Amino acid sequence: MQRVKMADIARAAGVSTMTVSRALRQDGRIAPETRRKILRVVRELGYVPDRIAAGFSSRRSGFVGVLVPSLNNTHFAETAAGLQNGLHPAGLQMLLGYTNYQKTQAEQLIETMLSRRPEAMVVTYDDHTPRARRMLVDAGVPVIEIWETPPRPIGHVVGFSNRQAAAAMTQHLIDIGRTRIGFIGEANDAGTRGAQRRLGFLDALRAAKLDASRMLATAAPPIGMMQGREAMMALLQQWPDTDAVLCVSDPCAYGAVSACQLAGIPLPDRMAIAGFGNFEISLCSVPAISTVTVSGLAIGAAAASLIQRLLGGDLAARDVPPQAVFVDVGIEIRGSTLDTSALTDKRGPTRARLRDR
Amino acid sequence: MQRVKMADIARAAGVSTMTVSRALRQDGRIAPETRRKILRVVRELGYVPDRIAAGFSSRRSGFVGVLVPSLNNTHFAETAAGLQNGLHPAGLQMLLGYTNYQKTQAEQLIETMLSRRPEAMVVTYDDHTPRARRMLVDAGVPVIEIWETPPRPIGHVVGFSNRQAAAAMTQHLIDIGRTRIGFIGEANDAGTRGAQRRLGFLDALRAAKLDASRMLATAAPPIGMMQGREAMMALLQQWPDTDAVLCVSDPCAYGAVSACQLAGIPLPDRMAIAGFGNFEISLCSVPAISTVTVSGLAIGAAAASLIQRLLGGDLAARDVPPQAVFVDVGIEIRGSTLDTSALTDKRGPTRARLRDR
DNA sequence: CCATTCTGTGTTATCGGTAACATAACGTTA
DNA sequence: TAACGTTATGTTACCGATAACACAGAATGG
Repeated sequence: MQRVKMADIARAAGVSTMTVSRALRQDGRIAPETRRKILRVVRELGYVPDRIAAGFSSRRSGFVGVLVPSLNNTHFAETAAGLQNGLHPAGLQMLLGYTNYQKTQAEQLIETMLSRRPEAMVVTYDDHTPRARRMLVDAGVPVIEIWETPPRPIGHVVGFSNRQAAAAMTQHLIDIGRTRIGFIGEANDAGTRGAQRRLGFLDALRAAKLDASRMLATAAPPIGMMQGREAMMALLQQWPDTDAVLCVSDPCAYGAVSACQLAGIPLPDRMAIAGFGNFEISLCSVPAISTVTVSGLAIGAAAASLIQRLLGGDLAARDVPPQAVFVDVGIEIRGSTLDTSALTDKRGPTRARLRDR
Repeated sequence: MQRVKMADIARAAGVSTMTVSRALRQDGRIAPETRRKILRVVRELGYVPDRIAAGFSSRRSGFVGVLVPSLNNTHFAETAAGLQNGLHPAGLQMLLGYTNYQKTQAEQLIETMLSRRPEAMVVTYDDHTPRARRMLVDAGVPVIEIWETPPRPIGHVVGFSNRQAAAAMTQHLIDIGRTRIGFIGEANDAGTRGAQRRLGFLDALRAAKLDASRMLATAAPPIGMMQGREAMMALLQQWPDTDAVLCVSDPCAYGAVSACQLAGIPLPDRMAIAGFGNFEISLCSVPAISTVTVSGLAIGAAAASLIQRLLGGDLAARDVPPQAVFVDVGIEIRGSTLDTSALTDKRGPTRARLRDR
């Protein structure tokens, strides 16, 4: 049983394949009646055009390669969703791969993806291997790095400064009167977003001339809730007088909250805890956890719209200078970091906007 | 600047393109020395084979289409991870799409994917539209439904019975002496996994001749923590004497736990809460939440290995009778449903295995 | 009323690989 | 040593669509 192909449609409709091709792409000029006839035959025979052959012929694969560290993470899942939403209507399909936070796997995936001749590549910022970087550059297609603003971008950028955002959140902890502030982060975080957040934390502490020694690295990324809990316990043991902690992510922060709950340490009175990423858990935790809000959906959508702009203009597009799109980041203050120093009123959650750059 | 193609390699190495093709695929017999020479040229010129052209020619796209309802869900993220892990080494690439729990979107995505001529399709069980179903059948490639055992399978199946698993968990609630048991589920759940879990809940209650009226439907899937919290509050208002609740998923269950926390209802003494899925939060919650454990990774891996088997045997494979692979499901008992009726010892978490079918 | 543009459609070549078959050089066996 | 199999490589013909060009007939304009 052979699959229906365009030639079959052409024969059945009494036209040439070229006419069928045009009818299906609302491309050139086609007599409305001819198109109707062709579309009817297409429906009757259940014809699905072969995009592989089409791409091969037109030298436009219709693919966009997307690389994320993990799928099991709201941030990247939302980013992928935003990308799919933006790309699908434009006839582009996402080729999604996850690296599991491993550079060698990223390198392999980049090669696999490039062998599909994508029209653009979207990669989550990370220190790529030299070979990976070279492949991306040599691919001759737009490359978009997301989720950070790299010091040495490969091409375009859609992101924000994790460092600045973490510094702003740390400043908030300082503002509510905390002075013995710790940080729970990831081990081996060189070149990652987590490292940028750690640096932002240190920036703020140093600017305030506070002690910056309460740093705890748990495991290699990604770290989860249980790592956050264990780290918090270790931190409490080593520095029992700690009065605030910034965590590299919300799940980690929730783990820290649960550690306090188990240890009978009241939040936010004796301990303030802040996270990063506005995951669902930070809102539903009791108390709710203050967090840095970034929209993965927005990043994905911005990347998708940038891609459309880059691929849209038939020519010249190749030499658009690298764009940098900055997405909004916010500091969401919740119950876990309420100001109890004044001991006046328990204000509800307030919201501060941090404009990036 | 033209991209390097196989003919360039052939010319540079002084052989024919066919020889290059063979050398790159460790296909037929090639003199070791010739291969070495070719591979060297490939490296020097940074050649990346065009899989689109290759697939076009060999009529093997190397794609496997995968459809999940959502990426932002541990279950499906892990499934995708398991699939990628299993497929990548076999030279297959996953084309991932998410439907956002919408049948029309699923239908569109199926068409998009089929236009890439995948060698197999993996779809998360859901009542598909008739057209979607027909397209899948007509595609002439293996179709694998995952995450349930459908009443009327399209082709192969890798899953388990959500209904039986939910019934087993409900039985556990009965076993610890609860009699006024509620269920928090999703609205408009026709044909979904959530509905199967609801039915399993009812099965167990009816078998035990218990009242089965405490049913609450919140919103359309997917429902999250906050919906769980609100539903729990509503349930407490409507049936204040409820002593146990089964939730359609862990995030929802955590929301219910948080509601109790806010309302000052002690767990598990006055209220037992159980979830589904073994999400991270169920382990880290205080108290930890009893849950049904299913490994998305295992389902993805099983599907990948089934695909390899189906595509491996050069011929005959087309007519393998539909396979049904059942994955293990477990009931993990944790602090949220400890048996307090005996009031003897506080046992640590125990683990019961539920063999499916 | 003829030259010119515009419409709608067809023809041909091709995209970059691979399947299938062909072939040359060599070793092996009767 | 002739016949034959083996091994390494080359030749040819596609896979299913589209780009680029060709072209007939209708519409338009001076």
